[in-house]
Amino acid sequence: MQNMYRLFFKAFSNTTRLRIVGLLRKKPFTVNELCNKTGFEQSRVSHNLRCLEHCGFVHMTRNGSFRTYHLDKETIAPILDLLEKHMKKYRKKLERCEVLRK
Amino acid sequence: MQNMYRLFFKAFSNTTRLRIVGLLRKKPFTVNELCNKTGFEQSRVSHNLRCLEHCGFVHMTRNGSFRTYHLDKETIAPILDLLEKHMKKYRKKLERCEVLRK
DNA sequence: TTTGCATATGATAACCTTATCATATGCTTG
DNA sequence: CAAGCATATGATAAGGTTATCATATGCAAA
Repeated sequence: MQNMYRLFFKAFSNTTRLRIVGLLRKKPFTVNELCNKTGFEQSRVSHNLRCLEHCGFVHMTRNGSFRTYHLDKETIAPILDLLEKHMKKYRKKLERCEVLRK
Repeated sequence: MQNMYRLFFKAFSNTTRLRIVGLLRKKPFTVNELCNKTGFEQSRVSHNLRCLEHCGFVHMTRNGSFRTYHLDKETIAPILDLLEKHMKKYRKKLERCEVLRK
């Protein structure tokens, strides 16, 4: 159980994945679109999409050689919405923490 | 904003901190008690408590040379409760993800 | 069936995180 | 104030994570 939490948080404690999830909260995108929007390399985006998909946080649909990724809306979206509310309270502290700031 | 999320998740994506938080959800403990319960070294516990305190997730009260740590109940507890509900859905997938499993 | 685009994947070097060790601080009691 | 316990802290080696590079796969159109 403990470990599950850890994996869950780990999935989101990464710049690349958070950025992707952030975009997918608005609407679905193809891999290329995600690359353009983020400025990240294609393989970097693909590798991390793979992780997100494995975890069930995003889903993929094919359209020819294009692959469109979209967020699993019922579950992840509400969690992120909830966190957003709480987040402001911690902002300054989080940013000041020497352990995490690295 | 993105970075704040990252720091938040990062704080919890660590075995030691999760374990401590897990215990503090039940009731407050001193450093020594946390060491005994977890089997972790004292300095390991202290270092991580420091991080949790900086982030505002736990608070500390002194009692002589003892220091009792307790969870910030209004905020972290409800988030963890919410996550617990969603978590079961992801369990198997999370554990299967090659990227996170490492 | 060749070329080109869209995406995936394996290996690994560079980077980041963590636990540990050694030591410091700070009560508290004899 | 000396000794002992409770806890904190700095430095760093060991371990873990990530981005990147090179390359593969797979579709699509000429």
